[in-house]
Formats: sequence, C-alpha cells, structure tokens
Amino acid sequence: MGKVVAFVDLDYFFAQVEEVEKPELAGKPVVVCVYSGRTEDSGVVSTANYPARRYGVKAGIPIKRAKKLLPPEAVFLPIRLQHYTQLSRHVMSILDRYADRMRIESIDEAVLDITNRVGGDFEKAAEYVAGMKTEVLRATGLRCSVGVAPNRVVAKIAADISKPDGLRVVKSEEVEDFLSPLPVNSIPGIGSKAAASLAEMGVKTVEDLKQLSLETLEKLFGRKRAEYVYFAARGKYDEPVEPRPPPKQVSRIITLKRNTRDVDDVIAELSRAVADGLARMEALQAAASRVGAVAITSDLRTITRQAEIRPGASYEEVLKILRKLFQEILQQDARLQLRRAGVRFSDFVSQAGQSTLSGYIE
DNA sequence: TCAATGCACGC
DNA sequence: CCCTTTTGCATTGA
Repeated sequence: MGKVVAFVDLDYFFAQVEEVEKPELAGKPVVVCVYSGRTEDSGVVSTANYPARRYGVKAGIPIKRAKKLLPPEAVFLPIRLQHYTQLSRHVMSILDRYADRMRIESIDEAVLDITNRVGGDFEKAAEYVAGMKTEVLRATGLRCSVGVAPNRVVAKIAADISKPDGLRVVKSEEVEDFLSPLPVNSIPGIGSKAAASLAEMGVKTVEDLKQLSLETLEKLFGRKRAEYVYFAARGKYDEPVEPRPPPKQVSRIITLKRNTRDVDDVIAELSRAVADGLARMEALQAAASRVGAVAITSDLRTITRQAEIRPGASYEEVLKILRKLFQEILQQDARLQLRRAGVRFSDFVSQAGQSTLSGYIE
C-alpha cells in the first residue's frame, strides 16, 4: 500500500503570531524584522503578512525598502525567535498526535506520515487533516496550510499552492497532472540559480523538465541533485518519514557595527555569539572537534577558515583560535574589509564511546 | 580525503 | 537601493 503523507506549513508564521497576540494589527500590513543594529532600520524582513505582501514586501528584502513600499499604517516589529519557538513546540506537539511518524522540518514546517491513521484512504485524509487544522487553530489561534500526497515532495508542493489556510489533497493518480503545469522552481531544491540555468534551455515547467534525461540533468546539477530532480519531477521521489537527526554543526553570525579589518574589533563583537554557540552546543550535549571562522566581506563575499580544537574547549580557547583564523583571512588580502563575522562548530564527537560519524564501525 | 565555497530554504 | 541568519549538502580543487 502507498503512503499518505501530510506536509504542514504554518502560514507567514512569525507575522501571524504577532497578529494573533495583537488584535489591533488586524488588517494592517505587518512586517517582522531582523534589525542588524548597524544603523536605524538596517536589516532585512524576516516575514510579512499578506496585506504587506500585496505591496511587494516579502522575506529577505531590506527593511528600508519595505518602509518605502508600505503605507504609514504598516507595523514593523522586531523578531522574537524564542517566543515563536515556544509556540512552534506547542503546535508540533499537537501535530505529533495525528501522525504515525513525524519529522519537524523547521520552526514552521512538519511532515507527517498518516497512512495508518486514515487507512491509506485519501478521502478520509482530507477530513482527518481538516480536523487537525481546527485543533491547531483552537489551541493556538494559528492557521496553517496542509498538503496531502503519496510522498513528501508532492505534499510540500500541494501545501505551498494551497496557502494561506489551505488544504490540498493530491491522490496518487492525480500526481502527474498536478505537477506537469507547475514552474520548475515549485520543486523544493530548485532555487533561483537552478531555475535560471533551466530557463536558458527553454525548460520552464515540470512537464518540460521531464523531457530531460538523467544524463542531461547530471551535467547541469551533478549526480545527486540530478537524481533527486529526475524523480521529483515525476512525483516519485520517496523516502520514509523519519525524525530529523540531531544537528551536525552549530553556527552564529553577527553584523559588525562598521566594516573593519581590526581583529580585536572582530573578536570583541563576536564574543557574545561564541558564548551563545557554546551554550547551544551544551544544550545539545555535543562537543565539536573543529571550529571555523566565517568572514563576510564588505562586498558580501564569504571566506571561511577552520581549525581543529580540543572537544570541550573553553570559551577562551575558542576565542584564541578564532583570532588566529580571522588573522589568516585578513592577511590573505590587505584590502579586505569585514562586514560580518561568524563562528561555526562542527565535527561533533559525543561521549561514552558513541560516535557521530556515520562511517564508524565497531 | 580534506578544506573551502556555493546553493537552497526557512523565517 | 540595500544586503539577516542557520543548517545541510554537494561540488570543486588541491
């Protein structure tokens, strides 16, 4: 028997949370912002609600540009990530009760295998999922969009298309007709770069994409991605719904008050992020054996350097190594100015003889 | 095999 | 006209 998979996506999540908690925002454009602290209004839009989107405001655009696009009644709020995380957990705990197996994809997305819950029946799935949406709404005030399909890729696309507050079921026999007319970038994993190279070849829709051989795709995307795209375009990319494994790396990045090539400045401004990253590692019960410096230059290029550390290295030890790494980066080009700086912990090793390395053999 | 880079995707 | 943050993965080049 084929699977029944539901993909749940909380609508414009962060902005929706603000709307739910502040009824006076009703009907107004709401923009949740990541302020970088460099100047007043420097930073980007994290999420915008639908009234704001009508003016062309969306995730990723500069706050300044959003202010120009929107009328005076628009409301700009700073991101409250911890709060959204709490609400997300609440929602996920509800969703979990509706699933045979669930995978939390991100703060606002989850994939549920509901095959047994609905006896493999897509008609039943529609009602079942509608009930789930209602419970989430009653418990939290939040609306979500849900796609139901035989696998997670198609389910995600169905959820995307149904937004906001949507519910779209795509039965097995409907999958091909559902996918064919969609633009190639509807497929998760095909972003702007991949879509652009495909467009150059005249490939615009999933139907067009299906005409390309595995070999052609391989030349465009490399082996792994080609295989994924090949099957995804046919609605046949399938994998079991399994919980997300623990993170393999922890990183923190900050925007510097001003561009600099002074290592002391960089380290001073980065220190809080380092402490924060170490706290996250502690919470994960993980110890890194590598640490990396991430430098973003004034022209927004990214340069990275890594070094080995003693797993469980202290804050001071980490700062010392980071200082060396940033020095290396700056020395490679005397003209470099850093705009942003970050730290990355990776290559985790865990205690008690366990190994996080997948290739580990007893 | 390792280090560095780039793409994707999310908000 | 301005440019945040986090993680995973694949490719590339040595």
